[in-house]
Amino acid sequence: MMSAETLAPMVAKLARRSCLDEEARAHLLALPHSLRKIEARQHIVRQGDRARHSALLLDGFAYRHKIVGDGGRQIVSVHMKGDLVDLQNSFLNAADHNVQTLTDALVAFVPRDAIAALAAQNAQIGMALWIDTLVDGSIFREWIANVGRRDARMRTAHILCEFAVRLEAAGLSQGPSYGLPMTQEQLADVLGLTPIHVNRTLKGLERDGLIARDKRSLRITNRARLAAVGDFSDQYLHLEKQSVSLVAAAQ
Amino acid sequence: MMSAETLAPMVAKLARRSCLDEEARAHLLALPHSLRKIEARQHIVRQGDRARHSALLLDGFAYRHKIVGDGGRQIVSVHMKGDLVDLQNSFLNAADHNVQTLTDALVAFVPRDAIAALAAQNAQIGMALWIDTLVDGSIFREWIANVGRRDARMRTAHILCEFAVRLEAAGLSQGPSYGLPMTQEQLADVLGLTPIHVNRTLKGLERDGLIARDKRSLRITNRARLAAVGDFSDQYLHLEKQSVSLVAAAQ
DNA sequence: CGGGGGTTTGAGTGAGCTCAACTATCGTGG
DNA sequence: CCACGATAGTTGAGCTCACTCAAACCCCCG
Repeated sequence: MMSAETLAPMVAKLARRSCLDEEARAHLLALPHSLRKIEARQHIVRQGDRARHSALLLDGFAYRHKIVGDGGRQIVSVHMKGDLVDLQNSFLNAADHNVQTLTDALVAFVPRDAIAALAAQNAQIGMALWIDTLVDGSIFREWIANVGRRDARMRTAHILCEFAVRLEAAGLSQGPSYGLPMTQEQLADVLGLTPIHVNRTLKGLERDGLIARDKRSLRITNRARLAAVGDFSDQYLHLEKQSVSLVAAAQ
Repeated sequence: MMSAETLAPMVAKLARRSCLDEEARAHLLALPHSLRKIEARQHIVRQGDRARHSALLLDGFAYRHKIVGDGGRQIVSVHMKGDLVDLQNSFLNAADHNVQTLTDALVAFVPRDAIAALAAQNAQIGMALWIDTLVDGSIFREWIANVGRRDARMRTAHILCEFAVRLEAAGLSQGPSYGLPMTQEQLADVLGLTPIHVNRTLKGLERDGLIARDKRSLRITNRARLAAVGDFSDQYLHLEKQSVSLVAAAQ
């Protein structure tokens, strides 16, 4: 249940952006947790929950979404291996949105207080978690701009580029093709469009040779042009290592 | 330049959501900083900047925005007294968006490393800053849903409610009326609409007796109905005190 | 009293929506 | 192995919400 390496994907993700020495890594790997295999389409957190645990996604895909007054659903983020999917829901009093699996998934539930204690005690870990939250915010901002100010074609191209880059960064892409584990309806809820319009938009991108589709898997055939169409730059993903000095912190 | 109480609005804001004892408050107030008065419509941070300082808004209003490929602008957040307007831009390598004043403003620039050091050294402060970032994220998510899945009328009503609640929380509202220091064009860039449509939408809300307008000041005449129209609940603002236990942290 | 930023109004257009039907794919049980 | 149902994707036709373009209008300020 708690083998030494279970949480490795999460550590790997944090270590991509922040400096974590051996001690910090060991502490993270030693976090108490319970593992659960969760089937596709199941809820991990429901809006209003007062969770005492944070969910870490160790394998599979998940997404977070909100339901608005007239029944519409908006997906606000999509998560993959290694992601901390609901720090916010456990550190803020009540969950302000839902978290649900997209595919079968392996999830570790870590007591919130254990994370808080570790962050307080080890500056590298505190900073790494904070930076992870900041990057989350950066992606949210890009999505606001995407949904607010780009038309359907740009918007779709943009999100496809984002997924491609993030899958690569997470070491999940096998070549240029990736199986996006999402239905067109779910993609529509990411993009703030209707599934019908997403369908037509994807066909448009395919007709123009930017992507190829086969059943439910999708391949980007012209990355540069897709990025141009989608006004995509990976800057907002902050993939490189961040250079916050913690030397001063040791004062 | 660095009187003991200059940074008080920021401390007040953090203390609204997190527990800060006297020591923590004193540390925060003692942060080194330089003050600048900045006129309306001036940039505080430009996309791409590599800032070594974080901006704290001590007085006035500011907003963050992104420019998309075809020239459109999307405002991703609006800030008021006490807000930490660009932690992200200074802790992540390069600014992924712009920060600009809406009105004349008083801004304190605090060296990033001083904040990092303080967060590392004092667990309450580290947690308070992290929670502030998490709440930021929560608001971003709501905006994604707002822009993605609500029509113009709901969307506008929703944002007007958010502003009213946040102004109150910041102690800035004098009665039920508030002067929104924003042009309809800026509001349009918040909402992902055109200024013309914002104008018509506001008139619609006014006609229905939900708001009243006089010149550039705006008054909510029926808060309950406006909230209903805008599908607004203040849950996502997480205004109450968060209850993360740091006792364990002292272990 | 003239100019400029912001607001208001009108008329026509179009991107993306709704409704509805049809097709393809896949898993399951007979 | 086929029939069936369920889920997802595709296509067409018509509509509407929000956009564009264009022209006042208003108010503040110099």
